[in-house]
Amino acid sequence: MPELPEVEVVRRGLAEHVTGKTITAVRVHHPRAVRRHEAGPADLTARLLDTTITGTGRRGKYLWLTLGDQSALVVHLGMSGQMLLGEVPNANHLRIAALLEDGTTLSFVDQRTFGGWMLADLVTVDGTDVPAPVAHIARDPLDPLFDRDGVITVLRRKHSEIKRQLLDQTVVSGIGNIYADESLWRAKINGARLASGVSKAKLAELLDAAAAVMTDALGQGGTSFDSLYVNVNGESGYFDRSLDAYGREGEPCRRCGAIMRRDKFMNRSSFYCPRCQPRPRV
DNA sequence: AGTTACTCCTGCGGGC
DNA sequence: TGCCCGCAGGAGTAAC
Repeated sequence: MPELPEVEVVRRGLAEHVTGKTITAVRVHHPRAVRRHEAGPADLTARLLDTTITGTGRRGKYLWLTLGDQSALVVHLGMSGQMLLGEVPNANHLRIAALLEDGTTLSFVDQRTFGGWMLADLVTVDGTDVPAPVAHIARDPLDPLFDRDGVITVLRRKHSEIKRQLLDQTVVSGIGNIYADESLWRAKINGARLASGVSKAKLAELLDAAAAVMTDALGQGGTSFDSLYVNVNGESGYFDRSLDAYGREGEPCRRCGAIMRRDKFMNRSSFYCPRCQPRPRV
């Protein structure tokens, strides 16, 4: 599941390999992959043709290629999206292919089709240029301009569970289910607690933990990475071994030894230590 | 207005 | 063996 570290790994790969190159052909193999491009597949391919990629950007889990005319190709990997250069190992999940001037192919592969491409204009939000569809997304914890105290103020007003807020990309971006559980474990907070009931100091700890765990994951290349190949479904992801909470149901807590538990929450799994992260009284 | 539930999608694994 | 169900989950949208 690509969250901030995995998306950043992809962005860096793209920055290195496609910046400065011109797109010479585009083919949309599956219309769903461009469903968020309002003007449709034909418009997207026509507008990408003969444009030059001038740079890359990312906020949270959104990434984009700037095209030099105040527009950008916005990419969201969704659950299983991959941006691949060169050979595509599983062509039946190929959704979009773009040919670059040097003969290489940039492919968007996406098994579950939650991700996609769209073209959008850049807009200035809070002093930073982002594509219009990303304007509502909050800064992520690795953004140099991330306002931790500002987020804490927002969280203190939320009458909603803290994990739900961690996953709300308009509050703080880049965090998905895995890194939410990891952050909560590091800060010793149960995700079912009300955000408004968590002290400012604890919220600061939590946001610092989120930044730290995602930095750690990024240092290990995300979950699994080889050049531009990101294996989103890979079992043996590099960072998997470093996970302290996610997927560890029934195993001993690495901090106190208590048996880790799993609860259903927001229709997804939450892994936590019942001793370090006691559930709130109902 | 703030918060929550629903929906999209595919492949895999468990149970019968 | 084969079928069905549940699960994985990011994020927009509908509904409370």
